[in-house]
Amino acid sequence: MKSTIPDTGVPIAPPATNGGDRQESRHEASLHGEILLRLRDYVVEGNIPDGARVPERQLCEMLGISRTPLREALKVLAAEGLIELLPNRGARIRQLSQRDLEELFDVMAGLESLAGRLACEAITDEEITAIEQLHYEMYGHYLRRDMHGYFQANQRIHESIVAAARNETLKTAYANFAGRIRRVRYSANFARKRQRWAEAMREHEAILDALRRRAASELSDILFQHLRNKRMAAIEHLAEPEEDAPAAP
Amino acid sequence: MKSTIPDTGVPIAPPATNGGDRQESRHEASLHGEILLRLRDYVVEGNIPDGARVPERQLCEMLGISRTPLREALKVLAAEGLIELLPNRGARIRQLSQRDLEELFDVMAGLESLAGRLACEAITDEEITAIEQLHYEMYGHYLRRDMHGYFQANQRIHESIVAAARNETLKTAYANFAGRIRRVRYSANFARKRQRWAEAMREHEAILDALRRRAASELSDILFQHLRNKRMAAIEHLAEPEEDAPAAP
DNA sequence: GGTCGCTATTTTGCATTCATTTTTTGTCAT
DNA sequence: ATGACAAAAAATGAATGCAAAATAGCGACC
Repeated sequence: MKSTIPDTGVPIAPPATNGGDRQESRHEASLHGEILLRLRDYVVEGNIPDGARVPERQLCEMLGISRTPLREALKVLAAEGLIELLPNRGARIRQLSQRDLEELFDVMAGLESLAGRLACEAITDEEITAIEQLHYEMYGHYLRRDMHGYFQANQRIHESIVAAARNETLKTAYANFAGRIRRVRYSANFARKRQRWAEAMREHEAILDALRRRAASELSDILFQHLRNKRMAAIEHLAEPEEDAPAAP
Repeated sequence: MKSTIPDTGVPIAPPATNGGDRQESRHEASLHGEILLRLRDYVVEGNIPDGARVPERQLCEMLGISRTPLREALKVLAAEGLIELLPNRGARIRQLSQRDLEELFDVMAGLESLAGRLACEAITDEEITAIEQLHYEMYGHYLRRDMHGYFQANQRIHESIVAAARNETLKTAYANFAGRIRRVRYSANFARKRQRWAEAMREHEAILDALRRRAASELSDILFQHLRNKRMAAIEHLAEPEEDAPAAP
């Protein structure tokens, strides 16, 4: 059998800890719903190489189900932009061009920019304090050159801002686009330039400052620029090799 | 038979003039793809009442197909947020609460705000001229109190801005959210207050001005506020009865 | 040796069928 | 008449079957 899916031993994680509840009317109960969640995570985590064909038959065996619910899940994933369906030729992992990535980053930037704007209207002092906490934590990782920890704290900050926007629709859309990018991030192992790291820290401080003052328009601008800069770093990186862990300031 | 779908005589338009090509890997070819397009339009145009059940059987008869491709299309529509699927209870037209609408409007505002920002980077003088043209056209409708023409011109202006952003991902997302709102617009017959109309015209002039100067941040702000005001008018309107066609200035 | 053309196998798309759940209906007792 | 319970009917969720398309395999020919 000439499989295009690498056998990782773990045949698509079963329960998935209800990680990404995307509102989507309680799919979890039905079989196709669970398949959807599992397949989505599986694809997002980059377990299937870019552009690879995904034979239905094989997935059915791996998942232990028939083709009907699987095909339903595939249609949804295609609508989400994670895979693409070629007529009579089955599903392929959607290969994102550099242009696609640029577009995705810009949309993410727009959504975060919006989140910041809305957050200014609704965020509580406690939430700001929590974000400040995360910021200091992130700063610690920065000093210790702990890239992984830094990324995690960074991501939680951005998620906190989105959460503070009090808009489930926005949150869902954000999660959707984030998933598409994450797929690439996993496989490409995004790294940030040394210099960019310090810059990002400064930008984060400006974000916090604007957030404290509830300066909606300003925060919106700063967030957009911040994400735009991220985009630059990420896209550039696709061409060049990785760099070492950045030095402390 | 206690059908929840009103028999309009026209049983779900067949070809649909390829109106909304949502990138989504050429679905049109396959049967489920065409069903998807037809059903989406059918739902968006408000042919099925809010919250109504959508019996698979009946739709199959109307469309002359078996349940398999129909169910695939339903899953996608559910992922798009147009309908919701209750486990073992079939599909319902998703009923949007007032809160849902507010959220949707805000996301639309964010996307248009982003579109304006991006448009400033890429828009050509010719495109601006075209938008100015639409603006004057809209102004004509305004003077003639032609609400329908006004709305159409208005919509085309906003679509032009989105197009000028040169971002297909954004365009697709925008079309998706617009569809969800359009459903409501059709059934609720949104109307704008007299006073709001004049205001909107002024805002549109400010939009054009910022666009000409390629003032990205400023345009972003104006567009967001413009859509926010629209939201206010629309949401309010849900509670109150319609008003007559507004008077000329 | 490489390419074209034909056949066999695999794979996809959709219809059909089966099992389970829900909803309706019908009956009976209060 | 009304409510509760039970059985029938219908609808949904998933599996299987079948025709059409695509891919792979193979040999002939240039």
